[in-house]
Amino acid sequence: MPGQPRVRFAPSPTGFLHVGNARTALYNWLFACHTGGVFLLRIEDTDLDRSEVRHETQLMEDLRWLGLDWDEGPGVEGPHAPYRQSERLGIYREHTDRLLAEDKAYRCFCSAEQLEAERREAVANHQPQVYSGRCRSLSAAESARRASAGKPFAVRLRIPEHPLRFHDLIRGMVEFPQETVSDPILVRSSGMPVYNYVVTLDDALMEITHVIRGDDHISNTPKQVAIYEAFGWKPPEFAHLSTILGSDRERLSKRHGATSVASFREMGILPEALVNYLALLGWGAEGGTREIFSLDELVREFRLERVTASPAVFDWEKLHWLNRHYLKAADPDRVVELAWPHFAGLLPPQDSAGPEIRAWFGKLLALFLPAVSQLDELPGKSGFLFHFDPAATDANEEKAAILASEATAKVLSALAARVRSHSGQVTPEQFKAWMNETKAETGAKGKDLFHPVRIALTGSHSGPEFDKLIPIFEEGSRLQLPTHVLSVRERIEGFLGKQP
RNA sequence: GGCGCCAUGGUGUAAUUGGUUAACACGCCGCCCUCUCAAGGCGGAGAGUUCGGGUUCGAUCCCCGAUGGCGCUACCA
Repeated sequence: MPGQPRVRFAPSPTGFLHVGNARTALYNWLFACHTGGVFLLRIEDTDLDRSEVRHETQLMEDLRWLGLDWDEGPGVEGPHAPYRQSERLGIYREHTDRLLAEDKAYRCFCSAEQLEAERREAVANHQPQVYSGRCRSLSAAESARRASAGKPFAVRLRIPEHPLRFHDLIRGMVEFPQETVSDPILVRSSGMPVYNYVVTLDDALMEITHVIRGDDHISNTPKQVAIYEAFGWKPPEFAHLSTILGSDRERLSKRHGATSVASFREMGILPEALVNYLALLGWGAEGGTREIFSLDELVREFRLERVTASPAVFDWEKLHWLNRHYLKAADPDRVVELAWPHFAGLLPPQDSAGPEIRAWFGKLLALFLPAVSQLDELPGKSGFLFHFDPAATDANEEKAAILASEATAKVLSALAARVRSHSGQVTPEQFKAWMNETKAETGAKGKDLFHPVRIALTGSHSGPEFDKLIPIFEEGSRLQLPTHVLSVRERIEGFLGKQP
């Protein structure tokens, strides 16, 4: 199909997939889907020392988790394979030879020390740091002679004698004065081609029509445009995405906490929440009054032209808000599935758990889900079901005060008498009746009635309604769980028993 | 030092692309619900669009400059 847009996401497998890169991948993917184009994944592993296979695997897993599938790339292949730069070295070499033969590039024999000295001088003179061009005019014969004599050389591109400009879909025309960009090195003296060179080659060879990437590449773009020119190729459209910042307005990094997609998943952030959030971070739908978007809706609404040029501060609060939204909207069975691993040691392994346990856990989740922003907060919120130390309540001043009040002793003993005289499971209705009787008998009501009971049962004076809690205590106590859940009776007994 | 990018409430984005009481969401505050927490419902505060010039009858929007933030400035990616 002629004129079909082709975009790529080209990460280096040197670490975990960062949210910034995830957003870049998302925007590429959305653009491709919206325009009916092709989304391609390419692995930039020319840095052999830092690239690791496990990172590559992780990266692809993260992309799939987000729902971003690629049309061409590792595992899919396609007409432009291979999609790993380390497997394309021969291709790069051929192209370098061509450039050298056509005198679009030349050998540079300058030493690192020479270059460094020039750089220092330029800074001292308030001049742009550009290569002096010492080897630029070496004759072909001289160049060949030195090379065959075994002198190490790098290959440099001959930058054209005019300002370099490119079009950016987000920023418009960007132009760099000619004197500020110098002949870039294409191939190191080690023979290894440089990143900026291979990216360009690959983008051109893979017929990428729109390069959508981070704005840290803006300054590299003129050099890349020059490479296109040298080969006589038409440069693609560019779209440079702004940086994601931390709350201190510095580039978002590990310093700001979790930033990798994998860690978000581990914390219990839903992929749809992350995708939605990332989409909103630097893009706004027309009108700007909608916040909730499914992946399909994003595909429909997404326009590169509407992407913001200014950097955006990453906001956990909003991500959490979206996550809570999607957690509530999610299919309960799926939430059970996802939340289960967070209860290791409290629940049996998921695959060996019977339907009663699953059902019970489902009730637990229905109760506690509204109280959390991410799944990994669940065990903390519901911890009192599994571990309850009545003695610890005395340590808290506020709770101790409630417990010390006169009404408390009366309320608790009235309730305990009823609990003790009852056999079998306690229903919420039964419990409610007891509470009413206790109220009538002791005269305590409202907080004076509920707080002591709540503390005796849960260890805290705040928490979910008793109606919902009682069945979880009672049913839980009958299940075979790695950590026993105390029944209402066991709780009351245990609580009263702690006092001598 | 050089070059580039950016600039709307605390945060993310809107504003029929020069004419609005500058909108929406997160967060915050208050009220309702309630034994409490969370959720939910309702309401409120918070920017005159970084600053200074210009163009114009009229600038958030166009131009210039300043300031600030960020990025690049490698034989890193």
